[in-house]
Amino acid sequence: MLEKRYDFKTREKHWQDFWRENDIYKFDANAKDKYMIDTPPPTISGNIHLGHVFSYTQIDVIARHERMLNKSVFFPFGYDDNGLPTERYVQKEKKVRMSDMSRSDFISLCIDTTRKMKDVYEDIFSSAGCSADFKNAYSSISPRTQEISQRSFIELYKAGEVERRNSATLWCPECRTAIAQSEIDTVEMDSTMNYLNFSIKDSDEKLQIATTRPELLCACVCVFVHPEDEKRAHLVGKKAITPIYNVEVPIIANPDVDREKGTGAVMCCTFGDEADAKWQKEFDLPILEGIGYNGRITDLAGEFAGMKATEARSAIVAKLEELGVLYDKKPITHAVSTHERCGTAIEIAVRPQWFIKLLEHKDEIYKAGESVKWYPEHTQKRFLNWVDGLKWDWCISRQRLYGIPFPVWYCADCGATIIADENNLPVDPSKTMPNKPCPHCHGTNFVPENDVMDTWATSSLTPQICTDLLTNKGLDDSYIPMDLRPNAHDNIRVWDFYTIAKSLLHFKKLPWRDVMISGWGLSATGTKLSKSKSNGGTLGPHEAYEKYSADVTRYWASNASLGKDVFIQDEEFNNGFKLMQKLWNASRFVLSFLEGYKLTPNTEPEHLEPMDIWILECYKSTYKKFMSYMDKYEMGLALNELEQLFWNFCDNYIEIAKNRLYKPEIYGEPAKESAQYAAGCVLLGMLKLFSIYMPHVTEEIYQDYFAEIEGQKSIHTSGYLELTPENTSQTLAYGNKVCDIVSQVRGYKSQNNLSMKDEISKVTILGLYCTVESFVKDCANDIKAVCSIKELEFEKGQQEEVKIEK
RNA sequence: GGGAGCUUAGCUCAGUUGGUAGAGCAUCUGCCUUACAAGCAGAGGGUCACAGGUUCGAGUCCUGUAGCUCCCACCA
Repeated sequence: MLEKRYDFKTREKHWQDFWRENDIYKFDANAKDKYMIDTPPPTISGNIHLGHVFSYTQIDVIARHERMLNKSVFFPFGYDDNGLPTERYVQKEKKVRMSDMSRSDFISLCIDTTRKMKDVYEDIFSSAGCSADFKNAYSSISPRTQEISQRSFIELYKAGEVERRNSATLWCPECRTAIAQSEIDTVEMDSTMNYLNFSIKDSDEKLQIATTRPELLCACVCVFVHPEDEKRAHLVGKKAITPIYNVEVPIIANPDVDREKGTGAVMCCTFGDEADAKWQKEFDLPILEGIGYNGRITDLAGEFAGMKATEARSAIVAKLEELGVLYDKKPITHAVSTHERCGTAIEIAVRPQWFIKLLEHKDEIYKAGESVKWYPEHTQKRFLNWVDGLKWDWCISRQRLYGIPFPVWYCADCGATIIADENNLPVDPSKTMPNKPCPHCHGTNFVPENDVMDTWATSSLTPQICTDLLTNKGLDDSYIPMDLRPNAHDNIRVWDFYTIAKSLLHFKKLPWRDVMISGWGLSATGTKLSKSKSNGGTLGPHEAYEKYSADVTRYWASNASLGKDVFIQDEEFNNGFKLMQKLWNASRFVLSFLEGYKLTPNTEPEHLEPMDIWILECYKSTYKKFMSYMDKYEMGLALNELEQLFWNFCDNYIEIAKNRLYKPEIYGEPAKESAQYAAGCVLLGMLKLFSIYMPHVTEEIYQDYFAEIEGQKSIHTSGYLELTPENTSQTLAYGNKVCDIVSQVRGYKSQNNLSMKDEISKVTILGLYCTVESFVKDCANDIKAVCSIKELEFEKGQQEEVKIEK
C-alpha cells in the first residue's frame, strides 16, 4: 500500500542507491540487441549548472527508452579534463599562473583539481537519476586515452594525413597558442578607421590608405589597388613609402581589393587578418612579424617595441597625427575574430605547427555529413554549411602545458622528425628519449616536441575511447558506427565535425548512425548559463532537486521539442510537480483495488466492459504515437502524448470505473474484475512509459505491486507493455462519445451551481448517438453512476443531444 | 551578403501525410466528489506575422515581405 504522500526527498536517494547496488543499468556486451551511445564528456572547467542537467537528462531519457525496448544500452561516461579550458579553470580557481610553475607541478595541480570536480559532476548527474556508467568513466588525460590519442596521431602521420608546416596559423596572444578555426568567435567591436597618406617614391603624389590597425604599419609589405582602378592604375609597379618607418613597399594590382571599402587601396601587413595571410601566399610576400607571440609589438616598430597592440595603436596614431600623415579618423564598429575561451582578438602568426589535412577531404566529410541522420533534420544543414566554409587545415598543436604531448622528437643534428614507437605509448617526449639513434644521421641527440595536442584531437576519438572500455583494443572500429551521438547545437561544427573527420581518416566509416542535437537550458531571462559566472538567482541543480525533486527537474528538461532552448521557469517545474503528485495519487487509488488481485497483462479476462476496452485502446493508440515520436528522439512530444492519456485516464476513466470497483454488489464481480484488469494494465503501461522521464517515482509505485507480478527487479529493465492492437478507431470514437455525454452532464451541474454528487433525475440521450447506440447503451450503468443520474433513456432523433431534467 | 530556425490565445508552446484552431499556465464561475483542494467540473479568450498564389478547401504546400534568434562570411 502506497503512503498517503510521496516523500521524494528520501525516496529518490533510496532508489539511486538501489539501482547502483543492484547494477540495474549494467551493459552486456554479448547481448544480441545493443544500443551504443557516444556520451559527451563534460569539460571540467567550472561549476555545473542546470543547463548541463538539461542536456544529460535528455540523453538519459533516450538511454532508458532503449533499455525499455529490451536492448542492452552502452551509456558510458567520461570527463574532458584535458587542455586549455581546464588550464584556464585551474589557474583561475587556484590563483596561479602556469608560466610561474614547472610543467610537472602545474600538471599535477590540474589533475588534483579535476579529480575533485569529477566527484561534484558525478554527484549532480547521479542525483538526477542519470543511468550512465559513472564507475568506469574515462578521462581525456588518462594514460590510456593518451595512448589512443598518440596512436591516432602516429597512424595519421604514417598515412601522410598529418604534417608539420611552418605556415600562418590563427594565434591567441592571450593564451599564447595556436588555435583552430572552430575555436573562433566573432564579436562586434568599436574601432577607428584611420586614413593615412603614404608617399610615393619619386613622386609628389600621395596614396590614401585606410586602416583600423595602424600598429601594424611596421609589418606592411605592400599596398594593393584594384586592377581596374583607373585613378591609381599609373601607380601599380611603383613604390609606396610607409609613414614613420619610411620603408619602400611595392604597389601591386589585386582583384580581391574592394574598391568601395576604405579608400580602395589596402596596405597588406603580415599579418593583420586572414586576407593578409591569403595574399602573402598568393603574391609570395615577405613575412614581417609586427606582433610577437605575446601580443606585444616587436622590434620592427622601433620606439614602439614592447607595447601591447592596443597601446601601440594609440601611440602610433598620435605619432601619425604629429607627422601630419593622418588626415581623417572615423569611429566604426566591425567584426573581430576572437578566441572563444578568453575573448582576446586573435592574430595570425607563423610558427611550425602540426596540421591534420582536412581541406583535401572536404568532399568526403561533406558526404559523411549527408549520410549521418541528424535529429532534428535541419541541423544537418548547419554541419554541411560549416564544411563548405572550411578554410584552414586543422592545426592540432598548442603551445601549452596541460594536454597530451606529441609522440615526437627532432634530431638535434639533422633535424629529422622522430616518431615514437607504437609499442611504447603513451610517451612524454620531454621525459623519455627515442630508443634508437636517428635513422637519417645516426645522431643520438634529440629535442622533444614540447607542444601539446588540441583537446579536440583527442575528443574526436570518443567512439574509440569509450568502446575501449569494452574491448581494450584502443583505436578500434568494432563498434563503429555507434548508434547515437548526442550533443547540443554548439558542438555541431566542433565535436561532431572532428569526430566524423577522424573516423573517416582512420576507418573510412561513420562514427555513429544518428546525431541528436539538443538545445540549451537557459536562465529565466533567456541568457546562456555560464560555468564561470554565477547566474544571478537562477535555480541550481541541487536546489532544484530539493525544491522540486529530481524527477520534476527531469520533467522540465525533457519536456521540450528537440533542439529547442528552454528557460528555467517555475511554471514548468510546477507542472512537473503536479504531474508527479497526480501520478502518485492515481496509482495509490488503482493499487488499492488490486490488492489480492493477480494482474495478467497479456491475458484479457473473459468479460470486459466497453469503457474498459476503450481505455485499453486509448493506451494502445498512445503507445503507438509515443514510439513514433521516440523514433525521432522527440521525447518532449512523446511525453505530451503520454500526459494526455494519463489525464484522460484520471479525469474520465477512473471516475467512470470507480463505481464498479467500489460496488461489485451492485454492478457485479465481472464488471469489477474488468475494471481491475483495465486500470491495472493501463497504469502499468503508463508507468513504464513515464519511467524514462521520472525514474524514481515510477520505480516506487512499480515496486509496490507490479514488480512481483512481473517478476522483475526494477521497472527500468522490465520492458514496455505492448498490448495487441484491435479495432482501435471505432472503440476510441465510441468511448469518446460517452465522455462527451458525461462532460455535458458535468457542465450542467457546474452551470447550475450543483455539486458533482448531486442527483439528476432524468437524462435522455438522443439522435446521432444512435450510430453508437449499442456501445453507449452498454455503458448506461457507468454513465448513470458517474453522473448520479436516476433515470437514463435513449431516443432516436435527428440531432445529437443530451437532454437533462433536474 | 550566404544558410538555418522561429512568428499560432495575455504568457510558454503543440499542431506528423492539406479537411470545423489545441494544451498548460493566467483570468472568470461553480464544486470538499469514499485517489488527489498542490484537487475536480465548467466558461471566456486566436483574421494562425503580413501580402499574394496553388486548391473545392491552407496554420499546414509555393512565392514574396517584415521582425526575432542562431551559424557562416564581412576585420583594408
